[in-house]
Amino acid sequence: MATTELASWYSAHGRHDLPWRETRERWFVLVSEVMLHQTQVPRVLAAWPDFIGRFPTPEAMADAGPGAVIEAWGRLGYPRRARRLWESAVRIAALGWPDDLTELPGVGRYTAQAVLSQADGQDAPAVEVNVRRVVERVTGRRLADREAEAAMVEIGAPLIGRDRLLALMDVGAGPCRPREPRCQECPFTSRCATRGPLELETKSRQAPFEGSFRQRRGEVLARLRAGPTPIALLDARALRSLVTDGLAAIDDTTARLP
DNA sequence: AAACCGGGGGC
DNA sequence: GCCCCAGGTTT
Repeated sequence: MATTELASWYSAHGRHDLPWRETRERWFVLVSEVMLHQTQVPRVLAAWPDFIGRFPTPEAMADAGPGAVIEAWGRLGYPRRARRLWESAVRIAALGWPDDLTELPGVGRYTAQAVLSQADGQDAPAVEVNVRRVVERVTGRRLADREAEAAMVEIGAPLIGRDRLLALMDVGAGPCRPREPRCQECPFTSRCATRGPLELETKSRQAPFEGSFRQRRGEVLARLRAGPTPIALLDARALRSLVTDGLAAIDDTTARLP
């Protein structure tokens, strides 16, 4: 089996222009990984340099406070990520990095493995949506989490660790894209079980945004980013939800970032 | 297992 | 209009 096809494909077609791929510092990798959760690469590319420039270390972010981080997060979406990132920074600044990175808020199995493989040179398989799509199409069936990790190791060989993750990720974002894959350009085409999407491949669907509670939450947060606001002007339930998430603070009759 | 988060880009 | 995005947490 020509297993070196992935390596040569990655060398020629991988994304070698992403700034967070140039570092092996845990903090830089963690910030980029969190920012990339459910957020497309072009949007992170536009926001990451300024953000990491402002918070170049966990200490810098911890000292800045949650409101400054939420404000700097801007309109990237899922602002709970910003709050949890600040909480992680506080913990790292005070106690150092935990042995188990999933102890950090907002860090699950994928992110922990992604940081270890990219920053620490460990051979930890990290499966996100792109990798999962590739290995499920190549093997021809849906895979449980640990199965997908094992498949990632087999299919990615002889690449390991960081290169394996980035190469498979780029295959998933390129030729093995969700819709209308370009199998002729894929390094796995000769050994792929499906050469196309699996049946019922995408399973998650989100509720309509217009008129939703999410929309109201977003509007309240946008207002608070502009400055302290009288509570009476804000959607009460949305504001309460933001306070619960640590994204807003209330004193007397005014709401503001925490 | 499914819902939730919340903003945008591609087609 | 629908689908998707380098997920994690909560129910």
